[in-house]
Amino acid sequence: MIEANDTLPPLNTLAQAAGLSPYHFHRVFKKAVGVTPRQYAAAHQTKRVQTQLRINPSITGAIYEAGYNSNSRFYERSHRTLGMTPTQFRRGGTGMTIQFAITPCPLGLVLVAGTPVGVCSVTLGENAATLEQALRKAFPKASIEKAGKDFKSWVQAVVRQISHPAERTDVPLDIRGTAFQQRVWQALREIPSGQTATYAEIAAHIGHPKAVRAVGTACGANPVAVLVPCHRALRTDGKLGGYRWGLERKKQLLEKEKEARE
DNA sequence: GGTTCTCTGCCGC
DNA sequence: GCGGCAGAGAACC
Repeated sequence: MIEANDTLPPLNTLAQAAGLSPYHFHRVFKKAVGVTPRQYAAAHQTKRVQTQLRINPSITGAIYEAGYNSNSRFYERSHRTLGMTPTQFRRGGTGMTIQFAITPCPLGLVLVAGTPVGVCSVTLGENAATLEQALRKAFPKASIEKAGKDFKSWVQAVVRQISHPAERTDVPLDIRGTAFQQRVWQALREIPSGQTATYAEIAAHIGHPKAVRAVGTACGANPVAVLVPCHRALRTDGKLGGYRWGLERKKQLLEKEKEARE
């Protein structure tokens, strides 16, 4: 119903169709889908406006076609939904600006990169040039520049998260992935610091108990190390499993989180 | 800037 | 498993 309608049908209507109270329906929906009905509708509308922008010669037309009832409403939040203006989007992300900074942390060097929307990449390594190169490869169309002063707070938050894993930092994220990946990443973020979950548990939690391997792959595709705590995912036999940034780092992160819990 | 709708913690059946 | 209230917060007009 959400997908078939241009605008989000009221919670009441959806609940009625499902034969549940709005309260309960909302909870069941969130548990099953991973996001609230409103968030789901918003994501769907974003997708629709993206396709429209690709096929519709008129930007205004695309916006209305996608179900926005005023284009000022759309422009108000285009930064948050598209990460750029619609014209930039049409050029295929050219003109998208990514800032980055590289700084030492307890795990070696950390690279933090972000768009105006939020942090889009956190990677770990030993060599600054290698890290920067990998970033450029991951975002080939974006213009990538060294971070200015206003970016500092995000970098500090990431470093802080690494050195004080028990504290929750609230850095905005700008991570793109398939719906499945998003759900896995969301599930990872729900694991509290100091605790772990197995790949099988995560798979069950998101409602795909058989997709254990796919969950592992989605963890490996996590673009923001530490912020999405993919290091808290373990194998069912208790072994560490893999880690894109080296098992040693995974071990260190987990140990530090365990200590911080006491 | 008020009104209406969402969302979630808490509780009861 | 399900419903409901309260109250904060977000979206809407």
